[in-house]
Amino acid sequence: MTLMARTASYDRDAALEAAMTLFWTKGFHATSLKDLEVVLNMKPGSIYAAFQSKEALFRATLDRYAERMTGEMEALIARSASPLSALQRHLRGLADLAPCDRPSTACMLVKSLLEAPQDGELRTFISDHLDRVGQVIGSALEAAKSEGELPEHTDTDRLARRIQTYIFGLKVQAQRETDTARMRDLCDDLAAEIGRAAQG
Amino acid sequence: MTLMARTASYDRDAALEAAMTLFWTKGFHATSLKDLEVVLNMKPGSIYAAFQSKEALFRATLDRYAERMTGEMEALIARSASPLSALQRHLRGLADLAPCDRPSTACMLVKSLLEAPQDGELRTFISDHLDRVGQVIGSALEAAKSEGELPEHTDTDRLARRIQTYIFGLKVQAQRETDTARMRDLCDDLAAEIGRAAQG
DNA sequence: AATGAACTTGAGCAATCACTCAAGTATGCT
DNA sequence: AGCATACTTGAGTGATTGCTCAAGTTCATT
Repeated sequence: MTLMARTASYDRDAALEAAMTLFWTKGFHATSLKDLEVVLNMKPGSIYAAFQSKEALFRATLDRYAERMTGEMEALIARSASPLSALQRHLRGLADLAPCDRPSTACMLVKSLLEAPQDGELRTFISDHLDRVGQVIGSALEAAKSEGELPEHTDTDRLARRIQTYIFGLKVQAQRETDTARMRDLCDDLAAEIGRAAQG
Repeated sequence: MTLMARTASYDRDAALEAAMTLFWTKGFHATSLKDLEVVLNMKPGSIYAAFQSKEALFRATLDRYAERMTGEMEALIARSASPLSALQRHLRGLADLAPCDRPSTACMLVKSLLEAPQDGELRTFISDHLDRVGQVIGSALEAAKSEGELPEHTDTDRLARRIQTYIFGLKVQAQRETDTARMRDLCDDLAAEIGRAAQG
């Protein structure tokens, strides 16, 4: 029987959210512990007691980000009558990535992937998360196939990889494209590609 | 009349190349001056005499990278009979990005764009370089149009943006995709998209 | 040779980095 | 109330950061 003593004063969920926002905007290397102390409103000792290290905290925020991303995507698919049109809507939605409500229009996972050392363990950690996102897309395509939206011979894994590649590219473009009309056209073009895959 | 004295002992071109390789692989923040001292074989004083600061050196390597990238692309287009198929070949070539001869399969400009502060001047510096690459693609498409490879009504700027988005996405995928066959399929798929644009 | 401009050197600057730990404080349990 | 336990605190760790500069070295010119 453990003896509970002083209760933690910080809100773990809020802290992770704040850390995620910071890492997402500034990147891992450019984020200092001083920065984290401010947004977490915690002293270094507490930070290291709660999360084991800067990198461990970073990974926790990546977990959070990935879970949210897949969650939103799954919700969008579940909400929609057609899995295929849900994916198209997701692509078109990338045109509306407001720079205000989100910390960055870039994908935190992609950003982190490119920043992480090429051969490090962190790299595979991030890549695994991206795989999981890809699997969400893949299972949506499987559902689309069984609903007759896609031809029976469709290679859903391959198509999923293509769609994820579109998302990667679009989110990079969103980082620099200021013209919203052009961004919308671009998203529409790539969304249309998915529709074309439905034909054959 | 200036009086030349001691001649510089370092090879500026080789130094820039080495710095580019380092920045490209590790990224700006993860590259320390100690790292640069080693690969440039220069002491801090010389580095700061030759290049004004770490960031100035970084920018110089970005110039070098961008010039090389556009140069290679223009050469590929010039070498080819058809501008459109040159672009397709470029996309398919992304499947063969060997991790050995190049420092990174990722695009240094994209990597740097995502690492740079959102509102900083460096960001626009990098984005301008990416614009220039986009213009190379755009003028290739213009050439394709005047040669009858593309319909007269084709919006070449828009198509150029789409192709560049493909390149962005593919180079991110190349960072994590180990299966060469799947990577090849992916590149083929996106190259085929360009061909489809030629129809209508 | 002697001169002086151009370049190299490397010790060392203040600042910051990620991180630690002993001391202090608050809380649940008896 | 009093103890034990967990959590918070923040000054301080050594290492490293980007960068400077006075002293030394090399070379074209005289």
